Amino acid sequence: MSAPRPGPRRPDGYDPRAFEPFAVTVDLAVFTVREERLQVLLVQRGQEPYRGAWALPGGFVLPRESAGLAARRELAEETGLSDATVAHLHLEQLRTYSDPDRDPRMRVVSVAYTALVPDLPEPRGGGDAAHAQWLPYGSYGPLAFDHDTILADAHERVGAKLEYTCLATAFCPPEFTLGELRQVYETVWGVELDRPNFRRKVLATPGFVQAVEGPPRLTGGRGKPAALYRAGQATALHPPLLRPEGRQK
Amino acid sequence: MSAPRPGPRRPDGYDPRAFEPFAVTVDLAVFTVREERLQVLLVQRGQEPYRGAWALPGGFVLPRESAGLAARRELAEETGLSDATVAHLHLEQLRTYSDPDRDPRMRVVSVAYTALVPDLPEPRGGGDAAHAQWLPYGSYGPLAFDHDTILADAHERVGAKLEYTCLATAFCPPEFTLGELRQVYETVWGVELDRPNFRRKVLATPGFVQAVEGPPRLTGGRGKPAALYRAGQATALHPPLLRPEGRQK
DNA sequence: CCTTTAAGAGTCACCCTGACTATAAAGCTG
DNA sequence: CAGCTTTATAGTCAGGGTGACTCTTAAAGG
Repeated sequence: MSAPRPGPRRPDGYDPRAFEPFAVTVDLAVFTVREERLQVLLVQRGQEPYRGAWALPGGFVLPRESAGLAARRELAEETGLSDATVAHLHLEQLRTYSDPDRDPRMRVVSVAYTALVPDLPEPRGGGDAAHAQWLPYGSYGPLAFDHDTILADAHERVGAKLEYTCLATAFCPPEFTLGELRQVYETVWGVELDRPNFRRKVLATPGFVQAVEGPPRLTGGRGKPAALYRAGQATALHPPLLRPEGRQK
Repeated sequence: MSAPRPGPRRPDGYDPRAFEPFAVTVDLAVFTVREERLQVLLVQRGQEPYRGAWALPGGFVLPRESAGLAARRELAEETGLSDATVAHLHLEQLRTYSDPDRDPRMRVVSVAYTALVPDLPEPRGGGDAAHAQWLPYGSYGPLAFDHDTILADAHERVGAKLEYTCLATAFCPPEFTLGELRQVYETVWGVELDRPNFRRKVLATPGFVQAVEGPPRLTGGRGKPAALYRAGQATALHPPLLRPEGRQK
């Protein structure tokens, strides 16, 4: 609990001689729902350590950047999407990982971010991370560094936030059906939800979704065509939509 | 969204020449409930910038420390409590603040932590922060740096976590009455709760509190003596104890 | 001794929810 | 084309949790 101190201590805690330089990076846990599965954006490492292993996309925070800006910049680079598109994606700070040994080469403190994106076209790898790609959550070996921990934390956070926020719409395209929205919950939580009850709950929450005018067409698949909705302006979900515990999907 | 890059970019994002050194600190938002008010532990700055202003306690992360360890060490130093006592306090990472201009002297990235402590004896200021003291939340001028933002974020987080976790017991001494526990909710949320309903809810949640054997004595004040309880082993609160919106306290 | 204060027991109605049934409208299959 | 499957949507019903409220008990204070 008491470590050696490199310099004289000042009451305000900012002795310029006391600080040790750290590298600061961002790591991205980018989720989407594709083909009825929760998928994660990963890059394959080209060099040691962890050569060949999958890792979260990320990179250094630049001198005049906040971590949030760095995260959005990296997201644009790794997905190959335009800055304008990326600007509208949901990006949220997860937490910071600072174990002294988390990177064997040097002292790196990493601020992790979680991004939720709709089913986008295949990532293009904008020049720099040509091998970034979607993998189903959990369908890979151990990730590099502490990225398994980060990804598990991110998954838990996303699952929890679905309960008490309207975040699920961030996984959906601009216009979506209630079936697609329900699919998000079922995929992230790994459970099956009762269709009528889910519908009743979502429509009873003011501002969660808003109906789109026009014919209730669409749905490439079979079944009765569903009405289209847009995301509402609400962010919180009162009362929450609690995750059922029992039945696995 | 695209900033100049200091060196050649490598696919794995770890070009050793690319990183810029940052100072990494921790800031502590330490809350307690004293005298029916929510109070925060603050230190008065002794030098520029923000000389004389109140600031959150904190300090540098040392070379072989994680941010969490640094936070707990600083908490022990600022409160003057023993390491053993501090080891049991609730300490939780809030988020990281990394605006390039948040400290006018140098590039400092700060990992903020929230601590919840029971009504402890007056902080002693263990040598180093002799002027750390409790102030009622909001009863001070603008804090130094971005600490107003950090503190507001921390307050919001604590209020939200009371809803769906058993965290309120962290504000209480080892043995407490349901009235004291209710006081925590009322103080943090700034609302008044119905006594019987609160009692029913808490006792109906398995593992939230556990009754202490013995006579139902105690309570220095007037009124019928209350039974004592200890914190249970549960951490989550299902279903949540939702914060009422209407009536102010 | 009466008032005040707070703990604790209990009631009641409403709302949300889970479970379930039924109908409509599409695609698929033979 | 007929029937089956699939999905959307409407509706019912019972149980649990909660808000609002009343009442009793047990202390302290004037």
